[in-house]
Amino acid sequence: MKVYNTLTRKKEEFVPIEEGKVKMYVCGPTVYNYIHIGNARPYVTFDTVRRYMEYKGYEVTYVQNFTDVDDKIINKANEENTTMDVISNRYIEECFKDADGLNVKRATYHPRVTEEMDSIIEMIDGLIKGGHAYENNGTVYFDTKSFPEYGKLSKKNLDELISGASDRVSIDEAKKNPTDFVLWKPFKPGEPKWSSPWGEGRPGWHIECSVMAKSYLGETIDIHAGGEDLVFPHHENEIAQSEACNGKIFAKYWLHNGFITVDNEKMSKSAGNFFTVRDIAAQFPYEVIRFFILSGHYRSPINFSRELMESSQNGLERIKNCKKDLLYFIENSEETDIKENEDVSEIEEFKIRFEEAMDDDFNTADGVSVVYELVRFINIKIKEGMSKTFANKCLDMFNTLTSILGIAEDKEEEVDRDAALIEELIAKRSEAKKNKDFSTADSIRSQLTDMGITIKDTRQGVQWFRG
RNA sequence: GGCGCCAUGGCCAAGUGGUAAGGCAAAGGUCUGCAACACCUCUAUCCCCAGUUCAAAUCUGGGUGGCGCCUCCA
Repeated sequence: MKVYNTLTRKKEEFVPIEEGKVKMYVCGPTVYNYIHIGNARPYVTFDTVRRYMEYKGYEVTYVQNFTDVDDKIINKANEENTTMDVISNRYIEECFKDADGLNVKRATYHPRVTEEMDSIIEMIDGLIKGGHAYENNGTVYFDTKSFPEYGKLSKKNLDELISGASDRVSIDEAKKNPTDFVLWKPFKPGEPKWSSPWGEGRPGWHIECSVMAKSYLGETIDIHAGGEDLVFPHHENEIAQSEACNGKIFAKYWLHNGFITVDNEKMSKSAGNFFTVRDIAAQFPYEVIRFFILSGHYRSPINFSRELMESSQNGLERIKNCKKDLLYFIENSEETDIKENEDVSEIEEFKIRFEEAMDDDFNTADGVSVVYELVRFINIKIKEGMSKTFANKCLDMFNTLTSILGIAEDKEEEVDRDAALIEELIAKRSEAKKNKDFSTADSIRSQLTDMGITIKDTRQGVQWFRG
């Protein structure tokens, strides 16, 4: 399995630190609003990475934090005249709803910054003692000059950064270098605060991820992932903090997803072109959003538009129809052995090609096209007729591939409360058809349509479903 | 200014040295009483120029166009 490592800018063979195990950390959202479609991309992307790793037999420990201390949360709390806790708890809950809708599995751990204060303070203290951080008037800064490798992830030169920064950022006299960043800052009146050796305050943004990765996964982890805009400064700073503190490589592989754009421009709040997952889910099923995200390579930008969502919806419909038809075929066919002309290796071929795609830096676009080819294969076999045994093998393969992608999965379906009535109407319609009484047949069908039921005449019988 | 990415048919998107996967859309057809589903057929020489090579979308150089990071951001 090859993965593209931002640190080396190359695809590398994936070799876990500990055989059979993968420790991965994915930066999570700041919870001050519903997550937007841009947040959804790393959610879906790295959930799929995780699923594939698990499929390959790895035991994956997956950590994704919630940033629940931040100016934006505080502002929102002030606006609503409530507390930060109320805001963050609300949006964490809403975030889980969206994640569930997107069929994103829960992480092994979902740590929150507010629950990690002791560890955060401990790490900052360690950095100061190690000569990598300094305190000035209640603010603690990381000394970027103390970490010679600073810039290795984003390929930036520290001296150039320092001279460049003087042009655009007002020089903060309290810092030794313009590139130094905050580890701890003193509270302002009305803000939440925690006590520390440097006075009451709260942590800077970057330290939290270093701390949580260490607490839940250890000093060196296999994979650290997030959106590409986090490369600098956030991930660069994490490396500096963790490696300066622990004296060990922080993460072996750095994976970064590309952006979702709107009108080919980066989605951003200031540009007013952003959509929440919730907004889109009101118009398209959640699983279409997931499928849309998987339709391109995770490192490439993808452009969000209604047209593309519709295209994804239609494509996904085809995949789901195949499954419905196959299940119906299996239900309504006699138990039979494999026929002579049925070659199981033809089915296995799809798995081989799917794995080739996914082994190449998680090429889900190719993976999806393998699924489409499997769909056509199955549709043809249904039409030609196949043994139940062979059909079941097709279904197994279909389920194997789609469950890695997290699409077209079974949901707990309740028995339709109108099932008896529907079956009865369908029987009447079939009777009418047999008698060539098509006007009665059609009126029954339109009656069913009005009930929200779609029917399909197949060789095995009449299929029906809601929607 | 520094660093980096991208340019493939109407749209989306794989392919990164040997004569262009897949999907959506459109069109025609088969199946069906009709419909839906499905199946079949059909559309490209890969931004431009030069070079390397027996051979390039795929490598090199130049150009044009688009985008991102360098400031909170997935």
